[in-house]
Order: sequence, then structure tokens, then C-alpha cells
Amino acid sequence: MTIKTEKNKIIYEDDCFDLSDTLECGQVFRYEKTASGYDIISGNKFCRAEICGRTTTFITDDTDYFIHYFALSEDYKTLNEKIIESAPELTEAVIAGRGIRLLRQDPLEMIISFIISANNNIPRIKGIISRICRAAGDKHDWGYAFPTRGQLCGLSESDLINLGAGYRAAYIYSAARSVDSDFMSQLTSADTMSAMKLLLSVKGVGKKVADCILLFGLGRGDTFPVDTWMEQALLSEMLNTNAKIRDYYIGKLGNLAGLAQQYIYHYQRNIEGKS
DNA sequence: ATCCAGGCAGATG
DNA sequence: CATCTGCATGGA
Repeated sequence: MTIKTEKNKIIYEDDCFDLSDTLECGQVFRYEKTASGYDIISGNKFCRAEICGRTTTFITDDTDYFIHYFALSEDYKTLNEKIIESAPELTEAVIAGRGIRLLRQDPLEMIISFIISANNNIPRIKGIISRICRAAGDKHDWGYAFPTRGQLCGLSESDLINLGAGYRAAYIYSAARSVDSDFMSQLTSADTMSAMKLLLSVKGVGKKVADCILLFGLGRGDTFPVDTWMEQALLSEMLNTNAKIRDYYIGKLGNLAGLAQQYIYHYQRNIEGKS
């Protein structure tokens, strides 16, 4: 692993880092492919990434933010070895997805984004989020920031319907009003179990969406979102419900379960059944 | 046209 | 507690 930080630039290379796999595995919705890499927005931060061979160059005003966001200082090689040690049956999936990083995203952005994700497809999820940002977020020269809670509360339910949110408009409207600063501070300080219960009190947030928020927005590795892809990959005679799948892998992998889940998801979507 | 997409809420056995 | 149904929208 090599990392060089300049004023507005991070030059990075690691065997266990692949920006494309990291962005395209369903954990993040605010990115666009460019000719030479990707443009990424997180909260009110922007980053342009250029990929050249194994080296990725990030150009941004806030290098510290994106070093943390992409977990560039973390030793994923060791994490991956630990997963394989605890769950050898996942070896192939880990190797195939070893470039994926769990992004450290903003909790509010994750709550709203994954409410929208329910019974939806990724291109449309991206579109709805993008239009919400355009309608309510701060304008910058690179585009629109994700709205603050206050800005979200400025959108009426019919505004949200007009932005294409469909029946989720009511959930977003309600959720924006639920997640006040008191809620958010409880959420970030609670243990994973209690945080899950808090999230389930938000309209439009069920177990799967809550797991995604915990994993992608609150850095909780001891979660295991089970969606339709995971069902395809893991349902069996013994693990015949989503809850059993979830408990089995969290029990086996602890706070590495969430990362393993990303590898399985990636493998199921991109590798299994192809080539 | 019909089905599906990183499920959820509400109602019913 | 487990299972069933309706759901906005747009692309395949």
C-alpha cells in the first residue's frame, strides 16, 4: 500500500482497493462515471477520482474527509484474511471482491437513501436522490450537496412525489421529521442492537434498511443486510429465513460480517452465473 | 402488456 | 410469531 497526500490530492495504491467495485456494489448512490474515473459526492463534499492502472488519484478540497470516507488507511488485507480464516467457504467471494471498501458515509444521507432503496432499482434510486439534492441541497460549482435535515423538512410530501419518490414520499417526509439532533446523537452513541431499535422506529425503515444504515452510515460491522441477492446466494435448508442467515453470519464473523456481506453481494451480482 | 427492482407497513391467521 | 398483500415508478 502506498499513499501520498498533497494539498488537494491523494495518490493511492493498494492490492485491496478497487474504486469501481467499491462504488458499484450498492452501498452508495451519489457517484458518476467519467472518462477517466468517477466523480463522487458525499454530504457536502466533492471528490474527483482518476484511475490509472492500479493507482487512483483523488482530487478534492478535503483530503482528510475522503481518506476517512474511503478507509484508505485501513489494512483490508488483514481483514480479508480474517474473514477467510473464519469462513473458508467465502474464499472465492472475498478474492473476487477484495478491492471493495466499506465507505464511511453520512448517517442522515444513508437513512434517506436506503428508505428510497426499498423495492426499487439502483438507477432509479440514484435518480430520485439526485433530484432531491437538486431540489433542496446547497448548490456548489461541482453540483448539489445532500440536503441537511432542515432543508429536507422544507420539502412537502407532494414535492417528494414530484421528484419521483412514489409511495416512499410519505416515509421520507416522516423520517425527516423524526431524525432530529437528539435522535441522531442517541443513534451514534448507542450499541448496535439499540441503534437498530431506534432505526426501526423510523417510518420506512425495516430490518434490511436499518442494517444498511448501520453498516454504511454508522460503521457497524456487526450487521448483515439480507436482500433479494443475498437470499439467492444463501437461502438453504438450514438457513431458511433472512433472520437465520443474518444471525448465522454475525455469529460467525462478528464485526467482519458486514464486510463479508458486501463480498457475497458483489459475487452474487457480478460473478455467479457469468463467464 | 407484465414483471421486477438492495422491502416495508399494515392486516390477517 | 409467521405469512400475505398492496404499493409508485420506470425500464426491460
